[in-house]
Amino acid sequence: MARLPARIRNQVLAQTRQRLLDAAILEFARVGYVGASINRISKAAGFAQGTIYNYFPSKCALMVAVIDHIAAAHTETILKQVMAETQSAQRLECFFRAGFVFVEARPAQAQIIVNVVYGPDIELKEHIYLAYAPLFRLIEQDILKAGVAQGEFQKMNCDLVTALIMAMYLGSSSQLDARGKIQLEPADVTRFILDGLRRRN
Amino acid sequence: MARLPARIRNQVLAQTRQRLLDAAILEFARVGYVGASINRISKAAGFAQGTIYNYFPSKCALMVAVIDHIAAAHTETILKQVMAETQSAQRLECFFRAGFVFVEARPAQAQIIVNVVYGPDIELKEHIYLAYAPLFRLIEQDILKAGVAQGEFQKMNCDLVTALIMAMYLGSSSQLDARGKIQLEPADVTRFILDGLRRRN
Amino acid sequence: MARLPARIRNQVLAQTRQRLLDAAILEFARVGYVGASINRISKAAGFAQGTIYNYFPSKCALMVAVIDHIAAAHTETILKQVMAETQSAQRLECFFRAGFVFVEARPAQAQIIVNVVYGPDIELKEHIYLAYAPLFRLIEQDILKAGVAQGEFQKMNCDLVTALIMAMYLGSSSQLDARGKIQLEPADVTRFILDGLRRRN
Amino acid sequence: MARLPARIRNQVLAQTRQRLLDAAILEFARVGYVGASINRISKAAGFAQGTIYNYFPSKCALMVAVIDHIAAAHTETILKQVMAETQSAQRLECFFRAGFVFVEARPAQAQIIVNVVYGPDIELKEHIYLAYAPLFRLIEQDILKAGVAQGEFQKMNCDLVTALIMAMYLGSSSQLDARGKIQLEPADVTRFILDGLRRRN
DNA sequence: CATGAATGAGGATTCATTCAT
DNA sequence: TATGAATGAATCCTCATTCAT
Repeated sequence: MARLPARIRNQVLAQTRQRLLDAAILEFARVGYVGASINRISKAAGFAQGTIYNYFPSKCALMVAVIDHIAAAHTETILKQVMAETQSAQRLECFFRAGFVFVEARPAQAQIIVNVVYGPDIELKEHIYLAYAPLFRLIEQDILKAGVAQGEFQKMNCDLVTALIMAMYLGSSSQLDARGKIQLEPADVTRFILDGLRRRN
Repeated sequence: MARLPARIRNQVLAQTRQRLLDAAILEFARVGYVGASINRISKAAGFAQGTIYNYFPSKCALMVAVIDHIAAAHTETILKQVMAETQSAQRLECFFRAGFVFVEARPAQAQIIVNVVYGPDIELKEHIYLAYAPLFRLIEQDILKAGVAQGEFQKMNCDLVTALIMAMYLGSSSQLDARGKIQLEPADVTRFILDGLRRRN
Repeated sequence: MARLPARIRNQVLAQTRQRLLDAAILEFARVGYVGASINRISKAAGFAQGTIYNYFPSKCALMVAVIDHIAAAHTETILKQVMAETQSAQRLECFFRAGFVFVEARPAQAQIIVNVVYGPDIELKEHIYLAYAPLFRLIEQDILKAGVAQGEFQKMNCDLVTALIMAMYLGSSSQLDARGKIQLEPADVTRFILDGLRRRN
Repeated sequence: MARLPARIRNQVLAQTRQRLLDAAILEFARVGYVGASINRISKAAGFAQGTIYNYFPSKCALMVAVIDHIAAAHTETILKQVMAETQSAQRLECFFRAGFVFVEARPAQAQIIVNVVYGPDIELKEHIYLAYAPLFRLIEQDILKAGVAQGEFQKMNCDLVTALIMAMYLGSSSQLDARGKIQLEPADVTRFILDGLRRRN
């Protein structure tokens, strides 16, 4: 590989890295961070066990890279779609719609995020909050606060409601049925959040 | 110990078992199921490493016992308090109040439950759903369906709303601040669930 | 038990010892000396795990007692029957007949003897040779040498032939068919030993 | 080592495997299968404890490899020498001669075979019968049945006589004197088998 | 004498990581 | 850069043995 032109060489490297990441995602999703085996990942990606250490200096670094990889795609796709809407209620529904699509398309990635967010490893958890900060900001600023400002929503404690909405999103995401589908409709969740349960005369 | 009167003997045994369970709870909460070390637990409880196997036949059995232990106290305290209320809205608030008190008083136990519910181990997850079935039934039947029946709540898809409420409860429970307090007020959460975000004229 | 009359007390003790020996025989036969579990034996005998140490000071001592117990019955029954015959050829056949009956009636005991004789533990092996010395003497003196003296047998190196005969006995004993029967007839073995394979004019 | 030419690499691997097998043979012979320690074997071979798992996936697989290794050399050397003879009586003596040479040259290997054949582990025993099938066939077909066909031997129940001959071989093999020599001469054993004990006029 | 809880050494096995090639 | 053999710490679990009652 030493003699390849730099462009091609970089492509190959990126490809290898990506194959390792993909294998890591499956392994982490299947057995969790502690239960995952670095060697198994490297072999599942089609490489020898040592190879992975040419790309990630440690198991922890690999996990961080996996999280960043997932978070980048996850936040980007949701952000882009949500911001295409103008009304807050529609943004909220769009958030769930785009989010559920992501989860159903990439269940292993969603599983990893949920595992870490609700798992025991504090450092990973903190890292995930950093990586997902744009998503939290999206909900808090661009949906909730914007909604309040425009008079669509009541006043509220926005960061706490953000936490509740994320909890509902992650909770729904960890409940796939046999076909791998989330058992809630974005519209239902949205209506629940907007209108609540109380009966009005 | 063999010849102690049965009552005293049973007390000692129960005490030892409890010490082991307590140590196990701390360990599982700290590093998760896979990361936990049986020997560390036994030693933390003040015993030799082998002792724990006199009480639990395997790591998995210990975890199941821990879950059952937590679930029993958890469901019982919530059920008792919630059922003391008569109106559904008050039951709902009571659910969060009692639940948050439990979590703040026993953060390690809550951590374990959240870890398992959102973790990768399917068998443990299924076990936890069994152990917590009374709590799910409480929400679905005694709060939501009762509220619909009495005209307090709108019609809804009760089991999905149950899932959302549990997600909010578990999500809030995994977010303790520096003092170990949950960052949401039961009343706020309840109002959010009852009234939703939408502004009304 | 302290207040029982000495005779009855001794009976109870002997009975307990015997139950422990019986359970030990099954366990040793099933999984060998190293694989056997003292606690399992004690429990299988219907006692608590510590009890066995009131009768045998160690696992090794228990094994030695088991060997002695087997050897005593084994040698005695064979000796008595063989010495009832007068001719050497008949004594030889009687040896195999009585021996096979013993093996088929007590397969676990035979299994243990064979395991030890052909096993890796030298001290146990030496002990078994001591315990079985009467049987070796029976073959060498009362069958082979007696046969030579009476002109029934040719001259031979008696202790080596003894070893071959014991090898055939133990080999046959370790080959039980599905019904627990030895697959050779004493008469066949005896004829083989007496006449050999060579065809005569 | 990864980039060594394949031939050299394979040599090194085979050498390491062989060192591990050799150490395993000594350990299994010394303390038996159950008593053997995988870590001790790996260290005795000059490696760290984990290394052996790069070559054998489990203790049982190691034992099977040891058995196969021994059986291959054992059967091959005996077969080759025995089949060089044409008369059955000479083949029989050759069987014992070659067999005893093998045993005296490789006492640990012989010890293992004898241990397993007469030991409590049924699965290993069955495996050994498979691995030694050629030797059984040699005795039954190429020595006994051939001898009957050529008129050298009387008619007989060949598979039972095979069992007796193997019993004598294994029995003799487990009786080494202080110098590591078998205490029987092949010629003596052969004469015993051919002519029997009975005195002829 | 019987009990059975406690002990802690030891065993099979896994795995993150290193490094020579 | 890729390889994969080697490492050795760590894990779950078993078990002979002790001893207070």
